[in-house]
Amino acid sequence: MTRDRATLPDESNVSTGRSKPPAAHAFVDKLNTFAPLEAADEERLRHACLQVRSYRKAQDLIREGDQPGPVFVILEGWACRYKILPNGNRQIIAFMMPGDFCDMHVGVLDEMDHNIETLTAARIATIQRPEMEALVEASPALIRVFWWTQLVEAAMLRATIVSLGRRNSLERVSHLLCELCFRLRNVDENGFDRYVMPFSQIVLADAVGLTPVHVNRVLRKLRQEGALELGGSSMTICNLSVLARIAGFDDNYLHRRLKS
Amino acid sequence: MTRDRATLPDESNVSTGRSKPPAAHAFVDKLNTFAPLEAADEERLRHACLQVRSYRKAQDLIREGDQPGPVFVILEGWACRYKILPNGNRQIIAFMMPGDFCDMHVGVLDEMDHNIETLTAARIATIQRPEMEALVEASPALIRVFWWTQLVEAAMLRATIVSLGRRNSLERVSHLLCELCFRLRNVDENGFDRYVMPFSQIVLADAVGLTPVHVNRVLRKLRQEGALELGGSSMTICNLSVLARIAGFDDNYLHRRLKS
DNA sequence: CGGGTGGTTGAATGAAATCAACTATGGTGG
DNA sequence: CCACCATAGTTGATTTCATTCAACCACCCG
Repeated sequence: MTRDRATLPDESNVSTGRSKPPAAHAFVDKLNTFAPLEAADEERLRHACLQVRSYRKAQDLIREGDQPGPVFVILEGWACRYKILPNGNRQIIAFMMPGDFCDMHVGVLDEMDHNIETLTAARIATIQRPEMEALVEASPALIRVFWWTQLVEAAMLRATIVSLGRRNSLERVSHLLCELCFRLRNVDENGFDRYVMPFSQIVLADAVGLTPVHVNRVLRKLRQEGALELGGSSMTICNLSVLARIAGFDDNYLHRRLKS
Repeated sequence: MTRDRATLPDESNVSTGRSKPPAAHAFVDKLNTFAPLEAADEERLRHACLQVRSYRKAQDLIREGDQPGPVFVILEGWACRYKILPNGNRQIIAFMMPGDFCDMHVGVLDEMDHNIETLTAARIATIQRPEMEALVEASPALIRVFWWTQLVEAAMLRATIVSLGRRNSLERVSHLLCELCFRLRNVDENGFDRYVMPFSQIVLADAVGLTPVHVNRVLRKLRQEGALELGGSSMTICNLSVLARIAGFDDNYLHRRLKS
């Protein structure tokens, strides 16, 4: 539960979900799934994401107290938002995967109130503030799309609150894994039967507010139910419907359709 | 923990925090605290909030599955967002008090993923979508202000996640009460020494993810510490610093200053 | 080969839930 | 006006779930 800040060598270069061609512009896929973008807007977006940086596993993107920086767009790999409590405990607040925009409008704030770090090796595009403003000025469709992104993010936070507040450990873990699987569908078109989660049980524990020991026991039970497989240092969901049943999962909050 | 949907007669017409003059436009106070608005914008805002409705206690404003409606601006009274789980448990996701805007941009979504209901009798202004768009078109300052509102709302959700995930019952209750007190400061200028919380222990329990019984015990302890007083059907925070110490409260996430 | 990290398991402990009374209060209807 | 009922708060006893503590394993990497 306590954690060290050292940036570890990236021993595992786990790729997301299932490997797909170059996957370089997952975010366009994602945005297209709910509101088709015109070619021009799509091009604008791609163009804005040309400045790419590679990160190792467990590297900070931004830390609490920092001035808000550019908008990040995850191209490959996973990251997470988290906070550390005075006693050293940490709580992971949200996961970010390919196709996710983050901190769309934090520019107006004085400083960050949480940290973001990579969970795997990652390639992440940065869009500077002025460029961002140019984007939204150029296209009302993009404004809508960005709003949608923000709103879904807020909805996921609310769902997390419900989980942490009122679900037991088994439901909690199941619900989180379900959400991650559903989100992978937005950007990963092949094979909806198996989803690999590129993080440790410790990370999972920090996300669901349990101890790693207990998460381990929960996972054992889920494995016995046939919901997932635990291979070495990663877990693979192989039966999403079992998971969904246990969690009582309803994907409405992911808002995969816009108002028609 | 299970709840009934009946709209009770509003026996208690508790007013917020401390009574203040007509309090009719708390939201302007609030927005002004962090980013002074020009007179013209202030007037635009006031004008947009002329359509006001009164609600009784425990009335729904909007329910899960509904089409997103207008933007709500709370003028008097409190409300909350919540979700009900299949087993009947409910989790309160956020509290809303005078000065709060809600659901700024939900217009783009297909349907609501949670409910909102009043916790006390309330007066609430509605701003229709077109009017909202006119507002942001008229003034860039208002856009900024609305973004700020959204960002702070998200930050509060994140803080809630941290609380539910990694704080024990005593810290959790204390942290929530702290947040509510600090938020009251934005809109309630007189007397920062006592804050009355206009909701039952049951409501508090649904917000912090505990049972009413246990919340009761926690409150007893807080009372013994001199942090609050339990009078009849409401509690009054009378020593915020004790509460803040117990919770390890840091108000940075409320972002009461904008980037200068 | 040794050390570090992550995973696994068992046993003891602890925090919060559950169950069950009982009180206080306010509202309602006779 | 009082009897009754519903809701909220309070307290104690018991149970359940998750934590803590303590090993131990497996693996990768230097």
